[in-house]
Amino acid sequence: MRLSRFYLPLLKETPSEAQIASHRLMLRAGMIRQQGAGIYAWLPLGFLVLKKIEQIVREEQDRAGAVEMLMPTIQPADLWRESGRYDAYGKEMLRITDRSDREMLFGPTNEEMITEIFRAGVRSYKDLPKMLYHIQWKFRDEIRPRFGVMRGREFLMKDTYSFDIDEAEARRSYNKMFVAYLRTFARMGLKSIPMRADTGPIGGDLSHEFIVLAETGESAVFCDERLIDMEVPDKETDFDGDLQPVFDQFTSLYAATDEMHNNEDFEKRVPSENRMSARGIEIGHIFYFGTKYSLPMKASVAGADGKDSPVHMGSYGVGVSRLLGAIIEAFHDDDGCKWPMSVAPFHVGVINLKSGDDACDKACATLYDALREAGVDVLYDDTGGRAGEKFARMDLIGLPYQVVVGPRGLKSGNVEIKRRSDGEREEVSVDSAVHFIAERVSDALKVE
RNA sequence: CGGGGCGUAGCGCAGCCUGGUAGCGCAUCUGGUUUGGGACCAGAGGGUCGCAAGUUCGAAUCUUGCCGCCCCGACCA
Repeated sequence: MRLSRFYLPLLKETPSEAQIASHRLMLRAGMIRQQGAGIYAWLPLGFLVLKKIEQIVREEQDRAGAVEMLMPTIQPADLWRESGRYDAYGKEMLRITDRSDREMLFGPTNEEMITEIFRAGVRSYKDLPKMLYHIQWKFRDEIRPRFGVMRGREFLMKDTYSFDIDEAEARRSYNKMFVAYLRTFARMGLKSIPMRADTGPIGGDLSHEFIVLAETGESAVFCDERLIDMEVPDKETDFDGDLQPVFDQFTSLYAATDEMHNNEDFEKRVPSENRMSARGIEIGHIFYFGTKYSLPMKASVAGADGKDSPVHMGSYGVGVSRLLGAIIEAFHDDDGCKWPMSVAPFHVGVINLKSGDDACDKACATLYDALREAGVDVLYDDTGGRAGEKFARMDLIGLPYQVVVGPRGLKSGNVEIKRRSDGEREEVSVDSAVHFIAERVSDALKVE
C-alpha cells in the first residue's frame, strides 16, 4: 500500500478524552474514530489489525474443531422470553421495535439463538458433540463505556457454543476451548493466564477468565508467577485426544481475579517469592452452564436408551475488538505502537526519505515490488515531507520493521533497517534487504 | 444510576467571574528558504461560540431547559 493512497489521519496532540495508552495511541495513529459513547468507526489501519486478530481467532477455533457460522445482530424478543432472560437482562440490553411494533433487540450474546438453531436440527446423541461459533458485533448498553475499544458498547466478539450429551463430555469440549484460547492469545504475543471465575448460581469449577497482565487492567489479579512462562501446547496437539492433563497443569497453580481471590489460600498455596499481585485485562471467558438454556428451550436429544434429555452446553467468548487495546497495552512505548508481527497492520514500512529523487524513488519501487512479491505486507511512505515527520509517523503506527531509504545510504548502495520492538538498526545493501525482511517476517509468522 | 467536569476553527486550548460583535498554538492552503528524527520566514482561508428559550439597547459571557461527551464509583467480553 502506498501511503499517499491510504487514509491515515494522525493526531499530533493527544485527545483529551483518552486516559490510557491504547486508547490514546489508537486515536493518534488513526485507527479508530469515535461516533458516540462506546461506539467507534474502524479506520483502515485499525481495521487491518482487527482482521488479523479475527483470523487468528478463527484459525484456532477451526483447529479445535469448532465450526464457523454467522448469526444476526438483531434478534426477536420472543426468543429471549423462552429462556426468561428478556426480563432478567436489564437495561444493558438495547431493545428496539420495528415498524410493526414487533419487539426486537440488538444481541448482547447468542445463547438463545444458537439453542434454537441447534434444537431445530439435532435429535440424536449420535450427532454430538458439536461446537459452533461466530464472530459478530454485539451491543451492550454499558453504564459507563471507557478506555476506547477496551470497554465499548458495540464490540466484536467471537462466541462459541458447545453441545454435549452429558457433563463429562461437556468437560471435553470445555478443555478444547481452554487449549484453543491459550494458543490463540500466545499467537498474538500475549501471555494469558486462565483464572478461576465466578460460576454464579450454577456452581462447579468450570468457568475461567483469560487474563493478560497490564498496568491499566480493570481488575486486580493474584497468581503464582510461574504461570506466566508455562508452555502453551503446540499446533500438533490432538484436540480429539485427552486434554485434561493440559487443563490440570494450567489450573494447578493459584490464579484468581479480585472476586474469586482468597488470601489465605493464596499464601498457603504459593511460595512467597512466587506470589504476584497485579492488574489484568480480561480477553476471554469460558463457561460451562449445563442445561440452563436447553431445559427451558427444549433442546434435547435421544440417548442410547431412546430417552430424551436436554443437552449440556457451554459458551466461550473472546473480545476480538478489545484485544487491540490489550495488545497495545502490552506492546508500546512513548513513541507509539509496537505490533507483534502476527497482528501488525503491515509487516514493514518502506520510508522514502527523498521522494522525487531518482535514486531514492527507484530503490523504493524495487523494494516495494520485491517485498510484496515475497508475500510481505508493505506500507510504502512515498509522500513528500521531512524525514523527522516520516520517522515519527512510522514509529507511531508501529510496524515491526522499517526500511529507511535515503540518498546518504544509497551512495554506498545501502538502506537502513530498523526493528521497532527494540530500535535496533542495521545497514544492509539494497539487494539483500528483501531477503533480510522476508526471512524475519516468515520466521515471526511461523505457527508453532 | 449517584457524584464531579467539559462542550468556542480539523486537533489542543484561552476568553466567561466583571455582557460591547471572537483569539492563541498546531494542522490546512500560497510563495520562498530548507531537507537523515515532528524546520523557518511571509501571507491566506476556516467558527450560526452544542441546541432552544429567556433577561438586556446588546449574550460565547447572565438565567432556565434540553442534548452530547469525559472522569470517579457500583456493573461488564
